[in-house]
Amino acid sequence: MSRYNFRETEEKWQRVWRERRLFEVSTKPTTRKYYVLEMFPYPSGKLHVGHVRNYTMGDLVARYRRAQGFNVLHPMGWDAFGLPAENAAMAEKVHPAAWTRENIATMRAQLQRMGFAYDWSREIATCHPEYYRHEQKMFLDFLANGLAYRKEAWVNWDPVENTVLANEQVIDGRGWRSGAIVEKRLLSQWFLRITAFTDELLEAIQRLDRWPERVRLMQENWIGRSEGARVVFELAGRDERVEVFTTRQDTLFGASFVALSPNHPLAQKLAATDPGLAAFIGECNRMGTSEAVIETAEKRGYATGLEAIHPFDRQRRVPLYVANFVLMEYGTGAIFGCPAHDQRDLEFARKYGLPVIPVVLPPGADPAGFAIGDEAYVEQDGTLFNSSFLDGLTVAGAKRAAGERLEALGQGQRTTVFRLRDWGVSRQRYWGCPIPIIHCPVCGIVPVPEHDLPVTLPEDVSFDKPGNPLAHHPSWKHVRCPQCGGGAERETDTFDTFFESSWYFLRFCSARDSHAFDREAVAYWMPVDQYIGGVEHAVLHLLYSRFFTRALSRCGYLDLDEPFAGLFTQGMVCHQTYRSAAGEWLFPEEVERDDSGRLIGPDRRPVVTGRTEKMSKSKKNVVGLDAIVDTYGADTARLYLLSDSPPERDLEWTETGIEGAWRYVNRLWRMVSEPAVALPPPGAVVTGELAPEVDMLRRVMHRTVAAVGDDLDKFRFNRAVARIRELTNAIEEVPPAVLGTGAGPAVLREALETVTLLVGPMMPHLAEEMWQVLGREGLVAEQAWPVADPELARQEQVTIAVQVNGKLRGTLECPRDAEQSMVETAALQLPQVLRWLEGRPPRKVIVVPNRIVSIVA
RNA sequence: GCGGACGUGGCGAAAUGGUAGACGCAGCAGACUUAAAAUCUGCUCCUCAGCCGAGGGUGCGGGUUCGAGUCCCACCGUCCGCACCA
Repeated sequence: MSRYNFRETEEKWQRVWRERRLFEVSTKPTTRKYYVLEMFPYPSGKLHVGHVRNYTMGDLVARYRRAQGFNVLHPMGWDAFGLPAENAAMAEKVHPAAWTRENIATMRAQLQRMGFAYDWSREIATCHPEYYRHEQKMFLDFLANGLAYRKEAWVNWDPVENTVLANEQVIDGRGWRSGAIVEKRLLSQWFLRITAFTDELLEAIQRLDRWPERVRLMQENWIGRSEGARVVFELAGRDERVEVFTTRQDTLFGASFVALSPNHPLAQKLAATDPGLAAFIGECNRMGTSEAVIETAEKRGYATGLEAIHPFDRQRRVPLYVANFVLMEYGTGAIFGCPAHDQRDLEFARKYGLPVIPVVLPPGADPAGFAIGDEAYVEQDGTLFNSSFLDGLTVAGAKRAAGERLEALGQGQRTTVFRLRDWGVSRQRYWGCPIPIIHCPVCGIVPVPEHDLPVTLPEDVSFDKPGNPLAHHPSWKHVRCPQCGGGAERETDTFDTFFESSWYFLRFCSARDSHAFDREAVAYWMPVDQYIGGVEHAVLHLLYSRFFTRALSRCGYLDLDEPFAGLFTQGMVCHQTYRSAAGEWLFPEEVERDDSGRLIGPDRRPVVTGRTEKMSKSKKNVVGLDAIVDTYGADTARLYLLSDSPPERDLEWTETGIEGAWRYVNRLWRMVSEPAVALPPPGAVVTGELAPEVDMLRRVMHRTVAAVGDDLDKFRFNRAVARIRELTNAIEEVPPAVLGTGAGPAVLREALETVTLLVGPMMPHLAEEMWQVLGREGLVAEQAWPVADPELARQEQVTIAVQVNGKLRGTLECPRDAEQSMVETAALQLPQVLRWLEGRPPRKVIVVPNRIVSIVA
């Protein structure tokens, strides 16, 4: 019995595909296009099996759509800028560029060994100046169109590393690498005006009907629209006024304080003459930003001694505080506190002895007896009281009336605010795209002239000192001002790496163009028909890309708003974790079973098994891709990644699972290389009467074709695999004695060729080899997708279930679409049915054609 | 706290409101083999029963329906996202 030689086979067909440049595509305006894209990887080192699940899915889609006749664009590239390269530079003394280059070479080879149908002629790496020069130009165009600007912003500052940290780099209030407590600092940073598109970005989510519902929800929540009002509080005895934002203008008569964020300009101003306040603000800014800190932090305030005048009643005064729980980044950075109807305000009021005035009476409550205890009444259900002209109104009515009154008095206006903030793109990092700006002491901020682009990174940098290597490079930043010719300095910040990934999908449309992209190519290929990636990018990358596409359109690059028509978010690949007796993480291959079946580590001592978690280097629960491809081949790995779990759910990688996939690969191989009966030559036509078993096989085959197509369309890959396995089971269940007679061999050939075509997108190398062994010309990769004949897919004989009082009592074999009355009569004569009816006539009989007969006794 | 998803055999799972457990993993028994591997065959939701069969079963409790894993209500649990958002 021959075993499938995947090593030779996979190399052979990869060579054939490459030599024929099969997957290199060009724009063909007359052909239907299909753009499949998997989120491009960061070249972090070596791939493990968990990394390739989404590429396997993308490749399946690409090959399936090709077979359906689409002109398919399926490119691959590298999101090549980022921190790990700098960390490696520090730890291993390698240059980030060299480290990145080597990783790309390794990972490219790994992807090629998997046999993915990429158009490698379009490969890009974002760290290449030929890529990032275009985004420097884009940035300058954004600047000219008011979509990029510089402002002071509060950032997470790591005082040891001298750099800004992204929110996700702050863990428990400390820098993720230095361990230093992160501070809030005011810094000048570049921002992209994503908020110019807030309404559009929010509204267009509704039309992204091929996106997962939860991603759309996450984006909606992130943009976070809330309707309310800005309300002006004048300060007694001073010229200043405080503007607050509220969604509860209806509760203004319950106001008992006004609070400013510690970073509010007025708070800063007051602190200049109030050392106590200055100290309080300093404390607030040193407080961490992590969830844990926030959750445990107690609400604290500092009474400024000033008083705010109530906008509806100039006689009423409320104290002005600076409070640690008021965010500068949201609304106006100031709030009014209504303790009766907001839990935070209530805690604050109790702590500082402020009055709690209920103004919304819950339905059915007694106005005389209603009081607030430990819990604020936050439901927006009830009627207003204690509220002058708002008394008796509903919450909604009071919001409207209060808003109108504020506007009439000039004390505020109704407005909508969003949680979404502009995108800060400055990073104090070396391994990123330089921001093409020159700071001139005379002319100020001067864009680098277009003919001087790209601004490239200097190669001779040192990572010995903390902070940004670009900033302490001896010469790089010193330049002449393009405007006045005087001495000036380059901007030493680089872009956030989300900048590169916000337009790479456009670059793929014409990857070698001297412009960022060719308009016609983009018009042809975009939008991406099917985008595939992890849900961890549900907000940031996907939102930035949606914004970028709009911003580029506004700057005249494009005529497009949504880049991704279809999105699929795949689940993670998980694996059991192991620790040695000493508590160290162990790689799965370090764990083995001893004679008594216990799991033991390299030290021969028992291993502690932990929970099954996402594969990650830190926990060592990774299975290397090379090892799997060496042992089982790419097709086996691909099959396993597609077959065991629904694609959107997590997949648990197990040794037995991959073994099972390997068995099936060999089974398929044996079916075609040693067929049960001798096959007729290719092209044999099925004619004449078929034996019932053979006829059945043919019908199963057509049904399988229909079902697999449907499953692939709907991303139910695990089901598609199960269907194909059912078909192979059906083939093997026909006794050879029957299969060898009449048209049997021709039907077998038909079935084997069909299986070959169906597994083509999943196991492309095996499919090519099967095709060849079956004596067929050409490549599976060039064959059309099989089409089911509805006549032949139809079931002629159906099994109908018979229920009595809702319980299954028997089944009935009937011809398809049999007369209902006949089915009913037959059902009522079943012995089991007669027994349950006990001679009485049925009260009711329901016949669902071809499905079920339900009898009510 | 807010928002969302999910809960089915020993395990991964499948099931347009219509025979729950397809397909696979694991296990058991058998065949082939000197033996092992590979391969093949059969069995495997639970309880009672020699067999025929009967009863129960999709996290828990109700409801709608001839019929509910699927729809509705309430609860329990797990996971994910956001979160001092005014």
